[in-house]
Amino acid sequence: MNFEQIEKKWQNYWQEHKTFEAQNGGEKPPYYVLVEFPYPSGAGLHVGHVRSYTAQDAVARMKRMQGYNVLYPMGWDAFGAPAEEYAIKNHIHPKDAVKENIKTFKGQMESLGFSFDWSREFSTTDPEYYKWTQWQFLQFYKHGMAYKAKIPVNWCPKCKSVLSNEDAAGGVCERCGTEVIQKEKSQWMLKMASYAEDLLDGLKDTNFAEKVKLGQINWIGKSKGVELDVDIVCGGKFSVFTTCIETIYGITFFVIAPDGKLIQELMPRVENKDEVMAYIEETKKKSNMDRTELNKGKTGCIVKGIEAIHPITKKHVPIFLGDFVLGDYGTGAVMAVPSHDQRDFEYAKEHNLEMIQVIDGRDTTESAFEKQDYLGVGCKLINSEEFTGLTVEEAKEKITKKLESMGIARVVNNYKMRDWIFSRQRFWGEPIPMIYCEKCGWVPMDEKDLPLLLPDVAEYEPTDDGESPLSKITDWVNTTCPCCGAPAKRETDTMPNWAGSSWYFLRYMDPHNDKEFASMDAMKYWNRVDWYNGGMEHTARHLLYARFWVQFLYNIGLVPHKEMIWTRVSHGMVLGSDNEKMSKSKGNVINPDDIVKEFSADVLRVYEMFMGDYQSDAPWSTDSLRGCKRFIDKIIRLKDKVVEGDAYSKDLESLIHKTIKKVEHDTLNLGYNTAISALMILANAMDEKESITKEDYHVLLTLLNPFAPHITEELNEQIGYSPICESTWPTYDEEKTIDDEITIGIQVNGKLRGEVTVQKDEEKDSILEKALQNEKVKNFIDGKEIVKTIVVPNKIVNIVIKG
RNA sequence: GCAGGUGUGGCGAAAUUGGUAGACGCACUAGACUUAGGAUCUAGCGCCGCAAGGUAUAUGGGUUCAAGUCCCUUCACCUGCACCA
Repeated sequence: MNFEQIEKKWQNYWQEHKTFEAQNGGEKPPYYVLVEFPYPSGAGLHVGHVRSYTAQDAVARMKRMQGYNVLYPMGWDAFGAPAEEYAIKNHIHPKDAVKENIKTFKGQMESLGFSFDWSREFSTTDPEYYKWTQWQFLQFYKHGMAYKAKIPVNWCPKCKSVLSNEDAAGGVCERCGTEVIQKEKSQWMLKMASYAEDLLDGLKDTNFAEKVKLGQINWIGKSKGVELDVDIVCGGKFSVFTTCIETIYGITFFVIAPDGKLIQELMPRVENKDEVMAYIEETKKKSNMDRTELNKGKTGCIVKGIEAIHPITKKHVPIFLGDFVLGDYGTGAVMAVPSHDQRDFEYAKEHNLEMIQVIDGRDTTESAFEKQDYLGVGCKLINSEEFTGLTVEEAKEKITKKLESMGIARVVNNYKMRDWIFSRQRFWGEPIPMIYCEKCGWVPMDEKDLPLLLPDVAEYEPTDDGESPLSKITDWVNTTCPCCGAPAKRETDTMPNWAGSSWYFLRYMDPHNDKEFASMDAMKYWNRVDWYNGGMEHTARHLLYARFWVQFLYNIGLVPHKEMIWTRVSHGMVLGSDNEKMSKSKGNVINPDDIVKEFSADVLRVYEMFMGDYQSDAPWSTDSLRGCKRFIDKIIRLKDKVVEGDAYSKDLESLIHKTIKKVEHDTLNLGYNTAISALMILANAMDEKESITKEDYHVLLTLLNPFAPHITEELNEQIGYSPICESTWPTYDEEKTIDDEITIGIQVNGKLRGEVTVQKDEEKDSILEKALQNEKVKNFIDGKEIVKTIVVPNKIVNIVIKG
């Protein structure tokens, strides 16, 4: 067999017959299968891509055969830093690099026979596409959802580059090892935090996997609590957020964030300025993770000259700086109750501070007695004046009421999710279509002037001050104000990579529309994405950004549903054979091209589906791959056993019906590995026979076709059938999937001692009688007293004996 | 730190509602065929044991006639954490 030739032949057939092109409309019900579009890096297609594309391809191919109008599109998420860095290094335009990479990726995908509708292909870097990304940004702006704010960023003074937290891990630049500093920059923000409640609520209208929903919920991070005002001795006040107001009498100090606004406001009154300033500087070097890690000790310093007044007892309480309090979460200040919060406890130990236990239940000299331990178990308050003796739950409510009536506290929901920082100081992104005019301030571009194209230059040396490389291209920057016509300057920041990927699934529904990003008719026809697959690493952020983007479009009437994605599933990674993430440096990378060349596309596809649980990581094994090659070889050899016959062989009929049922069910429930194993079992059964009918063989090929589309089409053609891709999926008869005789186990005292063959749904008494006559069982029960018998028809017999 | 996930043979893994643990595949062992074998076929294959049998799903406990599955405990590993995509 010449696999390469067969693969080309059928790939050409599909292309010529436009087999996989979806039409907007028609009789068939629509079904939209989506897989995350890749970032076309220089490394080419990864075997991890092959795993998810094959899985979704199997679903798409099966659904087509089942009579659906299937949309299975593919495109390119091609803006971003790697392409830009590559371009700088090689003095070429990133668009040329991207073009090359897309060509490679597309060729690789075609060689694997994915049933993508290539007529809908686009890249986020196409001006026809990013025109609409820019247009949508303008809608955010016009609806008050975009604003500018000063935000600290990681800055490497040597590379003169803004770094991600990842690239700045450990406080040093990943590339050059220079110490990273925090630098304030004015950035565009999208008001995503204001959608927190809607994004939680919208999950009800989705069918996301439970763990995906949890990921979203945790990222949003809602917590209900109380915001409490605290007066400062000699004037002024600040607020703290707490979820444990019941511990208010246990406050012995307050901690405020070194990176927050509050300390800056208080600074003029601080007596130990040098110490405080030094601590703030020190904090700037640490990441949030370093700061909040529990076992690293609690650093900090006292703020001298300023004391707080306890809101109820009116006692004077000291104020400290501590880097475990974050400036951008809650109010940037916390009330410290060392007896009932472990972080406060450690801080108090470190700085020799007082502790007051206010909830009874256990000793607090060694560690804090925290809410997860005292809530819901009836613990009562102590040392809390009029609230002493109340349960924690009662106290929570009554203390809140009292503080509210005093006018110094409010019940609030707090969210971890912050507004979306939408600016990047990069060249290779969608330019933000805003213009700054000395007179008019920030003015949006006229929509009819979109797209705002990136300039066609080949040098983007980094700037000295962290501004976007675009800022140096003066021809491009200088423009006129759309409002007053005076000279003005363009925004030089670009959008994050997440922008283009937040709405691409809508564009596939209507990819060539030059009047709208997608017509309402097209979106109503496809309804929503039925099944979206991507990596686990995207289930929190990308999905949240995309849902926020869509909800906004819905609220301004531009999409038909608030949630445009119905089911979301996530796949595990394909690891190297050493069980490590594949990487060049580890030398464990498998190139799909090599596998296709040596083993064929179908073998690679089948192997990646068979390798393990789809949702878990799985290490690569070339040995296992060979096993799948043997399976395909066996399928080919089976053709020699084929004889005329347009019905299933009698002795295979039941197994065939069972297999149809299982493959269908498993393919729609992420059980690709067990679907393949069911097909192996069927092939083995056929292999044991002298001959099989054409119909036997045809159904095997059809069931395997979604996974191994080339070889199955070829063999199917050789026995004289018309192409599988144009035929219908076989149906099964439920009756025929049920066996008349079943072998069940017999247990004595819960241990398996024998087995017995019984009729389907046989009477309990009759089953028991047979079981008691079983020779092996007799050995165990003879002379013993039978205390109890349990017979579960079609399942098991258990005989309980004594003595 | 916070959040999520995982733990079953030598390996990848199966196991509707609790109901014969290890399907299917890999590796391995023995044999057949063969000029040859990363080909094919036959048999074996969790561990201990000649066998009868015992024992086994990370750890320890619990519920049950019956637990990989339900409840509690301890441990180990993996992933994400907002400018990588």
